[in-house]
Order: sequence, then structure tokens, then C-alpha cells
Amino acid sequence: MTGGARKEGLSRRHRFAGRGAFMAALRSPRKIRGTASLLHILPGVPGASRLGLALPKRLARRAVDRNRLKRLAREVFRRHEAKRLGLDLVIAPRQAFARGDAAAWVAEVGALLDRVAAER
RNA sequence: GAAGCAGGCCGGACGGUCGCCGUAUCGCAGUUCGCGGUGCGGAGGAAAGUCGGGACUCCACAGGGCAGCGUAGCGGGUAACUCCCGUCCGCCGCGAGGCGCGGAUCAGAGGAACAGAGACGAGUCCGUCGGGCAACUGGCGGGGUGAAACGGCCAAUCUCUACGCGGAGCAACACCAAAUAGGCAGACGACGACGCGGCCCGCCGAGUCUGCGGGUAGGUGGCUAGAGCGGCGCGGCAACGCGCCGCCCAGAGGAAUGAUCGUCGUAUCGCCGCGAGGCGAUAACAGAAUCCCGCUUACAGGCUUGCUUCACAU
Repeated sequence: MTGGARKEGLSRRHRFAGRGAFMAALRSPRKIRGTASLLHILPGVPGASRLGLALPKRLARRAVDRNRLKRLAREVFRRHEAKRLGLDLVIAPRQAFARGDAAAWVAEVGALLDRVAAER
């Protein structure tokens, strides 16, 4: 981490490497409850937060839909200040989003990240 | 022109901005990890269901048989198949065409609704001729039932025949390898226990150090040049094969291929306009996971080839 990373970038270090760290974040006692999902928080590597999604097949049957939710969440995250807080974040939706209702999902993710940033 | 049959193909295009993955190269760091710039590449016809077949790994394995499972006109194609092609037969359609688990009753077992006197065992409901006192019995003929009535049917019931088939799967498999706990070997080892035990000596010993092997997290390989794609030629009715030339075409790994804007298109719907047209909204099924060949299923809309029937015209 010698050089400065691009401002809106989201490279590999913002993802989870391996199952271990991901499960640890899921078991973390710190969480924020949104309208339709839960955000697990665990202190991680300083300077670079990591974002993951716990999305069971039950909530999004088709692989296309799961990919879409993940990409939209990542898109919100890479432009958000929470990216630099050095936290391991895992979003776990609790209910299915209607097909094509991308706006509601984007708003949900944005609201959760805003609250994370505000707590600091 | 109308209705239809059988195929083939496409499945928005181009360009900015912000990002992601791989790779080559340059710079920073310079042992690596890494960061940044630039170039190039980056989902599908089904990537899907995981149904059939193979390649590839590991395990098992003398040979043969039995059992089990699969396939089933005939011939061909293929690495192989339950796939594909050709053809015969049967059924359906005026036709182009479509559909078909289409081997065998020589051996054995089993089965047949309803109707019918009687249904796989053999016999006798009716008529008639004969024998007999009669019960009964022998011959001949016929009606009716039904898919079928001493003569067959079903093998999509077992069976028989011929041929094929070991098991598990890339989370296979190979390698590197923290921390923690435990294992093995060696060394040291307290004024510790045991040997009559005070010294020497032997032995046990918590612990310390060193080495070794198994193995988890994690990492690397497998992992993308292939039964590959595109031309042309030759052989073949065809599936397909052979030869020559050209091309390199995703390799992620809690899993990249995204977001947004503009221009131009296509279809449908709504509104405006006499009209040419204009404005707005929506856009199918669906996302690689070791790789291939098939099959099946889903799909907005569009392009195209050959053929059939009917109608019209010449």
C-alpha cells in the first residue's frame, strides 16, 4: 500500500479472501438493522474496508439476480466513504427483493453504509 | 397472394466517463507481496437442467463365468452415446412431411377389463343326429358376446438371444505450508522419585532445546491450444472423413465481465398530427466454474433457404 489507490477503485483488497474472515465477520456481535437486511461489522485491515454479501439461494433463485444484487452493492460501496474505514462488512438480506426493483436495493445499501460512517 | 411443412442464422450497434479480472510491457518499491501508467483479451445459444457419452485424475483389477444394469429392424458415422445420417416396415396427414422402447414365442413361468354359457384351463349355452329307462355320453352345425373362442394375443411381466458396461469424481488429484494442540527421536535436566542410597553410577522424570513426520487455516499447480474455429479442395446420397492455408478465442476462485451518459436502430403500447411524421414508456430467456460431443427445457423480436396445398394472372 505504498502508492495511493484510485479514489473510486475497488480492487481485490476490498473483497474477502477465503472463507475464514467472512465467517468471522458474520459471527460478529456488532450489527446494524436496515429495513430489509442486516449489516454485520468487524474491525479489519486499517485503511481498506472489505464488503461481502451473505445471499442465500432461497432469496434469489437465479444466478443472474444474485450477481446483480452483488454488483449493485459493490457499485454503491466503491463510491462511499465507508470504504476507507477499515471495517469488514457483510450485508445479509432478510427478504427477497422483487425482480427489477433495483432502486430499493441501492437505497437500502446506501442507507446502511451512511449509518456505519456516521457512527465513526 | 393466403394457409402450411422442414431447416439455417441473429439475439441491438457505435462512442465517452468511473470501475473490475487476466496478460504483456514500462516506472516506483526493489527479495517477494504490492502500487501506478499503457497496449491487448474478457459470458451464452442455451453458459441452464445435470439426462446420455467421453477426455483427464485417484482407487480397485490374473483369466473366464454367474448375477445386475443398459441397448434393440437393417446399414453407416463417431473418441463414445440413449446422439446423428441413410433406408425398410407400421400408423397419421390431400400434400410438403410427422410419429414409432420396431429382436425372438423354438424352452419355461405369468397375464387378459367389460360383455359372454365359457377367456387360456378346456370345454358345451342353443339346434340337430345317434346310444341309453335315466343321469349321462358321442358326432355335426349354428347364433350371440368380445380385441381375441382347441386357435391365437401380450415380451412397456419375468424370460430367451445378441452386443456393451469396474468405482468415485476437479470439493478429483499433486505440491508448499503458519498459529495452536498432540505424536516420534535425540540432548540437557531440579539437591525430585526409585535402586539398603550419603558420594559415584544406573534408571524414571515435570520442563527446556533441537530435529522429524502427519495435518488445519492459507497458498500454488491442475486451468485452458482444443475430438478447437474459419476458409478452400477432394471423397461420400448424407451424417462425416481426408488434405492444404489462416487464426488464438474468458480463465474467476465468497468467485471478474459492472455502473452511467450520448448518438443511431428494431418491435409493442400511449398521446399529438389530415398526412409524411413527432414525443414518451417498455424490451425475451438468462451469467462461464476442469474441458469437450450430444439430448432436453426456456426465449421479446427479427433475417433467410427449400418445399407443399389452394387461389389469381400470363
